[in-house]
Amino acid sequence: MTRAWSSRQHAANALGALSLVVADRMNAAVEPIAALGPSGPAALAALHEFLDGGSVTQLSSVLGLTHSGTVRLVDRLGVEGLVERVGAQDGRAVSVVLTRSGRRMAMRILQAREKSLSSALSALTSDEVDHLAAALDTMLTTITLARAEERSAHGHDRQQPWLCRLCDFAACGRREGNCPVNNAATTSNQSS
Amino acid sequence: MTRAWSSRQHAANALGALSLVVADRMNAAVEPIAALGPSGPAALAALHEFLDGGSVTQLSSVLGLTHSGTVRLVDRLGVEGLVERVGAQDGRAVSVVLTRSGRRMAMRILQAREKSLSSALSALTSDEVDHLAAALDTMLTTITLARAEERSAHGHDRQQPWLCRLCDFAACGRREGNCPVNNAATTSNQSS
DNA sequence: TAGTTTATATGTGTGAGTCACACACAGTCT
DNA sequence: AGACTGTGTGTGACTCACACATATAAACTA
Repeated sequence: MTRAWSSRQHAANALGALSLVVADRMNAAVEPIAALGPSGPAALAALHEFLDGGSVTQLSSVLGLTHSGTVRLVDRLGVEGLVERVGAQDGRAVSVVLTRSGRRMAMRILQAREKSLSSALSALTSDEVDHLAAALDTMLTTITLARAEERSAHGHDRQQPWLCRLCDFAACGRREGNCPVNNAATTSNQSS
Repeated sequence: MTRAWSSRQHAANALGALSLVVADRMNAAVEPIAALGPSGPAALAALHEFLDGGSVTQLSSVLGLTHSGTVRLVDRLGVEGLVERVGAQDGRAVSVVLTRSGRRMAMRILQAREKSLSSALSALTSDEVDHLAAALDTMLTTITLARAEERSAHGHDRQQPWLCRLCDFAACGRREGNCPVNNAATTSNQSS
């Protein structure tokens, strides 16, 4: 009993350590590709994956930034020639659209992310990877549900950044219904 | 073959997503405890766990900050009454020491971290947790070795923040030799 | 005693945010 | 049609946690 508890504790601690390093390394791999701020890569990835032509507001809620912060970010991206603002059907809205080089950079970002991630898995056998993937999916489901609960409980005062920022939708298998986050979110409530 | 590849890719993507959320949630759980900056909690945890009475320089290398940045951080912590500067034997050095309330806050931080982490594991069975822990340890070993290599290759120009910041040494089992990071670091080279 | 190294501290600047506000357009209600 | 409210974007002023360059002080070296 006490044995099981301490083993869970060790797992929790290792999970914390690993998450921190992996996230650090991901950001470190991804940030210097462009000299944008911390949320720059996430913005490009989001636009590339599913938000191309989206509004500034949509982008802000994906990134967990203020609206004005997102405006500044889009300004920076625009100066670098990575995105363009084009008028939307809605007269007040603005469509943020990736340029050619913006899209190329987004792909480079996803590629760098994938490289940094798969290097962490390199020492695992196929079986171990499969077990790990199952556990990761379970945890992602747990967390997605917990977030949905927090959001409805705590009111919307606390703005949560998007869970899947930087995700590669092809790899996650969203189309095929293999994305645990998407599944948990849709069965429980709405989009994450 | 292509099957195995795509499964590895899915695992990598899920690992990225999970790491990001877990790290986010950890920081979110830990930051509001004190109104310190991003590196405040890590500083307190490090001091509490193994660096009490350490110098500003040591702290700076643990946190991956500049020296001056660390000086300002210690200033902030001092104003809040969480740490004190006392003179060391070495006349130019300064010993950064936790106060009573600083130590209490460090413990609250570790506690909040543990809570946020173990909630992610809640849906896993004991067996799954054990398998997961093994995989996590393997990955931590891989990454630790990779970091050591990068460091010796790339020169010391790139300052790496400490891998185990926010770790709970009791939970990780460093004393008993169960900490993969410590083991990998010591067998390969030096401290992480 | 002078010169170098190591450690801390300070002045100045910057980049990415926030907050408060202003403006533009859209849909609705008399 | 005109007024009212909600939604979306942009701007000015400010904050805050850093980095960079430099100053100062103590310790080692010769």
